[in-house]
Amino acid sequence: MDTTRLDGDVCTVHEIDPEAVKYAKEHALPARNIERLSRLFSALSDPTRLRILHALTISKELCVCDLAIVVDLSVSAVSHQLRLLRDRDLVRARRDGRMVHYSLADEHVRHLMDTGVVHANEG
Amino acid sequence: MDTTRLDGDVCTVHEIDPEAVKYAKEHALPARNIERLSRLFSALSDPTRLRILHALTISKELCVCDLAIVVDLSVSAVSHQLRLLRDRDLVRARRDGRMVHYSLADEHVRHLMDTGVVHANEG
DNA sequence: TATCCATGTGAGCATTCTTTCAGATTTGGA
DNA sequence: TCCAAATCTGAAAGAATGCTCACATGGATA
Repeated sequence: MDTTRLDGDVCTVHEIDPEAVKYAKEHALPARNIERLSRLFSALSDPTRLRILHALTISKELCVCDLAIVVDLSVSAVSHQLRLLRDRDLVRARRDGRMVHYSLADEHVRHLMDTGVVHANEG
Repeated sequence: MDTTRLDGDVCTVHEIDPEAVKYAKEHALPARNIERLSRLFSALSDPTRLRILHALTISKELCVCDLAIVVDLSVSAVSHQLRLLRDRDLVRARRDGRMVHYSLADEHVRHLMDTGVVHANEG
């Protein structure tokens, strides 16, 4: 694994603070963790999905149709987003007849949103 | 503000659970909060930015050039991302001569990342 | 079986994002 | 002043994203 880039847009000679660079490189998160983190935060980065998740934090369970009404979007749009949230393990689906009820997968999601809210409302 | 959509892709008749829908709508987060949350998580949703932020959690301060080496991308790419992180108040810049040292804006960022890591590594 | 209804899915379009490239800006020093 | 170094910036290409539309699927009921 090479550490220096070949093209000309990088520090011309070498690092400014080799110690810090070395330390940061050695303690960097593994690619897989970065990937997981990225996918998690990506799932939380869309207004529609945030509204869906928030609705599920206050109403324990909601079907696709009701969620569509709450967020005021087409059922199809909501279904697409729910699939993404399901794939990322943020929500869980419970089938009941021809309806599917969605709920938060676990308390981590709620905690993440709460933490985010705290940060976002301090600027 | 009307609550029912006019096109044909929504629940044909009316809500399945009107109580839950009403409750979720009344307690929905204001648009401004959703917007802020979305922008915050968006900032955390990109692998490059996550690696930059993580580097800053372990090395208190790093200049653009060193950050570029750590994440193995062009200085320009890193500079673009740093601008975004600065605009979103996730990092802070300190000028020192012709160099600019970046650091985390506050402890919230670290906490958010930690929370994310915990969640992401439990699947 | 036939039909309806809630949900799931694929294609397509418009928009946004991330990076590269080329060049501008700012600072320090000869 | 003049140049080099570190950073910033705008434009543009390629990828990714979110929605709509049309249709498929699966379960309930007649």
